[in-house]
Amino acid sequence: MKLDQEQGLVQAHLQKHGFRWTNQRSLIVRTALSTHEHFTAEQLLDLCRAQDPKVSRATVYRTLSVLEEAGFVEGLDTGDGSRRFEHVLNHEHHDHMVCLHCGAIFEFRDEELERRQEAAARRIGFRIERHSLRIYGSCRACHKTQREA
Amino acid sequence: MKLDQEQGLVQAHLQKHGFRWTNQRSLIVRTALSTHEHFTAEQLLDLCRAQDPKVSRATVYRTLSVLEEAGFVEGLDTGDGSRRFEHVLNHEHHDHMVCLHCGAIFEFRDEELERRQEAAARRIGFRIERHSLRIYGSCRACHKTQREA
DNA sequence: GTAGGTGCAAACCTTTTGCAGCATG
DNA sequence: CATGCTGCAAAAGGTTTGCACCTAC
Repeated sequence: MKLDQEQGLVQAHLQKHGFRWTNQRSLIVRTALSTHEHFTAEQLLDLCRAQDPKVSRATVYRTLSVLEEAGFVEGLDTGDGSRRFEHVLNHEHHDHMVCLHCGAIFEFRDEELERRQEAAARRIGFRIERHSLRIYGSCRACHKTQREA
Repeated sequence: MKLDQEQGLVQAHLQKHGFRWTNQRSLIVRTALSTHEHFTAEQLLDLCRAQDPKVSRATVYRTLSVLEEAGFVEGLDTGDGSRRFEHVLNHEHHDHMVCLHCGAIFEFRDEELERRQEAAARRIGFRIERHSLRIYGSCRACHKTQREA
């Protein structure tokens, strides 16, 4: 799926739900969609400001929260104080391993994990809206380095 | 295991690792150990201040981070801005479901989930230090209420 | 025309830190 | 008696909000 198409999808969804499609939102959405990294709000702001220096921090936060609510973007707590985001358009759900030494984030997916979570929720009558599995530790590169040091 | 015993364990560990055992730490540890809820730093501070009004916020934070490092306490991000803690003495590891409507936290445990996480990490040479699985959604009581409303 | 969105700056909230004095080992 | 700990208050860092102005629909 191309960027324009993806952006069109977001625009259509927002407009259908009574949100306006402003230049700022267009810029922020386009920027978020073309970033295949896990970005912080501040990083997204910087990227947007490279295009248009007068985008405000508040607008980036407000737009992120609209996008998150609409399900186009997911936030993940990395435990370092600030949240990171990733867009989930054209991305299947996955979980994360966070290296505590170099900050690298690895994605993985396991169907059985997903199924067992659903089963556990069903057992207590809990309805899942989303979930977040993060594994913390050290990546191969980092413990290799430690061993050499 | 009784509270005194548990506290003794913490004291022994900290002293062995060069930390001092002060009145404040004793109070904070005892309070944290006797709280079987998921508490925030602020709540723990309040509980401690009920015993001794001059305990400082900084000391609570500093002690929590010592306890976390030592593995007596685990922090979990609830996504609401502040971390929650729970002591893990005499508690086996478990994961959490967080109700987004009433804030209730449900604990569950699934051996197979643990095993598959380890397997996924092993595949990419990642060494796990800890992990956090949180499932967000609505608990049975909350969606029952919604349906009635 | 009128909701809703934006920019700015200030407010907020949680957590961390600098520092002078204090208490533990 | 040295080092680590505490309390205080201020700072830091991320996020939210009040308000006057602006703009998409």
